[in-house]
Amino acid sequence: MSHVPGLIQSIERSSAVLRLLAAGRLRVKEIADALDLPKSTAHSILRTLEHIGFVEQDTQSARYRLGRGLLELGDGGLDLNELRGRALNWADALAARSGEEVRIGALRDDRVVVVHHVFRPDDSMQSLDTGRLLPPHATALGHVLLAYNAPAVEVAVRAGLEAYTRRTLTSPRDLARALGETRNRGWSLSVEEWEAGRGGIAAPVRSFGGLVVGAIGISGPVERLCDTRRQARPALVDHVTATARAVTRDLSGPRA
Amino acid sequence: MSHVPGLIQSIERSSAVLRLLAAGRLRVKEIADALDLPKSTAHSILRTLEHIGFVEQDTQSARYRLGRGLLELGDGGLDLNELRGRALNWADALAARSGEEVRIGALRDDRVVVVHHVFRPDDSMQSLDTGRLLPPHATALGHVLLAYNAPAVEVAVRAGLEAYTRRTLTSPRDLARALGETRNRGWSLSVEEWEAGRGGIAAPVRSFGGLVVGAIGISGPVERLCDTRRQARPALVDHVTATARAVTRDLSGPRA
DNA sequence: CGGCACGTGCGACATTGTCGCACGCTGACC
DNA sequence: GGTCAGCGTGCGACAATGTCGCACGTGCCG
Repeated sequence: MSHVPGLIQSIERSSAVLRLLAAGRLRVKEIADALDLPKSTAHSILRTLEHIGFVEQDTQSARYRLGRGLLELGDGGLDLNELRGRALNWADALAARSGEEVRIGALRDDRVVVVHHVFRPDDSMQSLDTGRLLPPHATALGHVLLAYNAPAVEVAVRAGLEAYTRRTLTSPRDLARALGETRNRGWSLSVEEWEAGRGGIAAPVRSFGGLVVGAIGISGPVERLCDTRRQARPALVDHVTATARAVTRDLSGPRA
Repeated sequence: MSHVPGLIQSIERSSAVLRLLAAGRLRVKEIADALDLPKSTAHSILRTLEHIGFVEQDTQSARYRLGRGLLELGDGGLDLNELRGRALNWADALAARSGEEVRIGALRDDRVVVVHHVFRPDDSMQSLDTGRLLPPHATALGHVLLAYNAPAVEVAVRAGLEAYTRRTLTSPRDLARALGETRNRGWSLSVEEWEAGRGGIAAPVRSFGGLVVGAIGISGPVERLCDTRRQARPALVDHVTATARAVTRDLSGPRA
């Protein structure tokens, strides 16, 4: 079939599927016939579109229809409950392995909202942070979330980069450089930007297609997170990034 | 990156792009960074999404935003003016080569609307059909449009398959079989289903991803369209299908 | 006026999507 | 109630396809 080179065939086809489904509920065969595709190919496209929530399948008639994900494009996107649900188990394991407290965060408006919090194993003198709002520019979680979300950076900068300690990044340029490093490494390190003597290590949690929807990280005294040269301890970084990948896999896996 | 096998990567990625753009206008670089993709890949996805109308590019800032095509999923889709515009030149050439009158049609509600009409070269005693509504189940144009649009078939059947001649297909089963043949061949032949002594040959005009958006065909006396065994003359079929492919290519090409 | 960073395009490679085939299953017709 | 046709689904091999590195031209900022 005539196909314009330089354009991605499967995306064109999926848009055709969506336009077809806009007209009404259809069976796999009908879609395949309408687009002159083998059943397998049409089914593969439908499976993918279903996975990302753009189409849904009627459990009774086996017909496909447009999904809620299309409408949510105007809204927020993934809801936070799902993120928390998927991350629960992994967060406990991370706390056990790293020996530090664990937080899971997501971006809401211009703040980092803590959707889950696990205490440090051997220390019960901590306050539950779940639901609390943190400043994106001064925390490891925030750095990760900002690094993969350009509009949020603008908002944060316009809101003013408030200084909490001497090391808080208050200049837009410093912040941009830190976010660039974060992207390059795939994880963030924040040292005494929020509270003196404390720091954090965090990594991104991704959804379909690599979209960053949250962050997971540990926090604790600088001397436990870093070596004498203020570099993050590799073992801890590995634990954090491995956990983030695990949650990502979980999130991209079986649909709720 | 962790990627679930059996699902189509590029579609997942494009949905991530759309979700990102839902948050605000973004530059290519920002999207690439957010999804950890090379600029080229992000640009390729964006180019495709722009082509199908799901995203648009701000001519000034070069930023990308969500396009109107997403909203039009609820509407009709391609508007008929564009179809007519693209088909104009080709229709004249088809009339010249085939020596018959040419019609271009599209489906509106449960009827075939004639969006363009070219008279037969050597015969001026004809009425202009542009804008007229034809029955889908009794015309070559209609057969093509129904063959690739299952919901429309249901509607047509429910509306009742009115008989215009002795050969009109009035049984849902006969109609379904005729549509199946049409799909297999890629073109339709209608003989005396609408007017005695006359018939038509038509082929589908497709848009992005193979979606059928219209049909183009010729009509005339049966003895000129068919041989003695009432089979369509191959030369005429070639002219019609070649023209349909040309319009398809034109439609998938430069965006208005 | 120089330098940087961005959007864009091309080409080669290797990954990826496509397609043919087969399995169970449901529903219809006899 | 039995049989058969048609559907949705899944797997595997192949080749077409999407991806990625690189380079060009351009506009903005310094």
